[in-house]
Amino acid sequence: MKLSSKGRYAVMALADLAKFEPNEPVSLRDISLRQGISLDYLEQLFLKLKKNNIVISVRGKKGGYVLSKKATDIKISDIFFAVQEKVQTMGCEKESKKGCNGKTVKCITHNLWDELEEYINNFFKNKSLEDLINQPKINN
Amino acid sequence: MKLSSKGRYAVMALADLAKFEPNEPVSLRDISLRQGISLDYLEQLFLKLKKNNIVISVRGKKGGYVLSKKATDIKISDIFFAVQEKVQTMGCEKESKKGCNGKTVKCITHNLWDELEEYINNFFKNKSLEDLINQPKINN
DNA sequence: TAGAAACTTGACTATTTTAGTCGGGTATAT
DNA sequence: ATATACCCGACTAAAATAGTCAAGTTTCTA
Repeated sequence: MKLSSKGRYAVMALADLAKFEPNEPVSLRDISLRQGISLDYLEQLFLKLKKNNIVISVRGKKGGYVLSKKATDIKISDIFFAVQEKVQTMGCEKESKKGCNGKTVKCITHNLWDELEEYINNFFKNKSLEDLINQPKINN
Repeated sequence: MKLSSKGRYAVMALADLAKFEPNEPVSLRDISLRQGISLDYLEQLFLKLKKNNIVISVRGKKGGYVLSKKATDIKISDIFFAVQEKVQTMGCEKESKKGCNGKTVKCITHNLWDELEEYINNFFKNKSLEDLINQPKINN
């Protein structure tokens, strides 16, 4: 059970952005340098973040990205959804009538994974970008 | 963020085992058939479960596996540990002095992932096999 | 108005992980 | 004896992931 870089990078990048954003657009180049994330990869991620209305792009020289709303209103779950980092605990279809493993009924552990999924999603829904940047003792 | 089959299968198989075990050893063949998991794959998993003292093997005809302790005393976390399904939220070393991304300090989101990891592990530590098989309305 | 900085977009590829297979064992009940 | 079941290591196919590359367009600034 591993969180992929996609989701991690997206949150890292936005936390960086949130920290520097107040005045003017932040370029991906700067984020890339500060966070050690490949520029090309960041571009992919921000395209998605933009489409999902989490950031707004400013083109041209002096351009970059700006948060589309207050850091308080951006939840980790929103970010994950945007870059398609989904929490997936089951092999079987969640709402399928057919059941798991080709059987006609739910597998023994179906409810467990269901519960886990909701548990984790809850964590993400209850954390905003603001929570990240307002931590005590962050030194990067 | 995906739970791999390894962990899922291990829990499914043990839940199956716990349900049928009381009297005599349960063969992997039976579990394989009932749960729709490849026999060869199950063998790999049970080797690990055995080494981690979660099941006891009985060789020969009429052999199979038996739980090594009460279902109440087997937590999901034990099972995951045994098959090496670990919860990994970070790229960076957890206890490393060097910090993340080759930087000398912790990455912005380090604490978040740390917290998440503990949150998820808590879930697993608080669920036993017994909890699974004693659910209402399990029909497989 | 030229050029540089920065976003836009799609396609491509190497690496890693995962899931599963295969083959040849050994033990034991009947 | 022989069938059933555990034991164990090596191998492989497929999928996912992470990252690269190339060729744009837009806009600021000198």
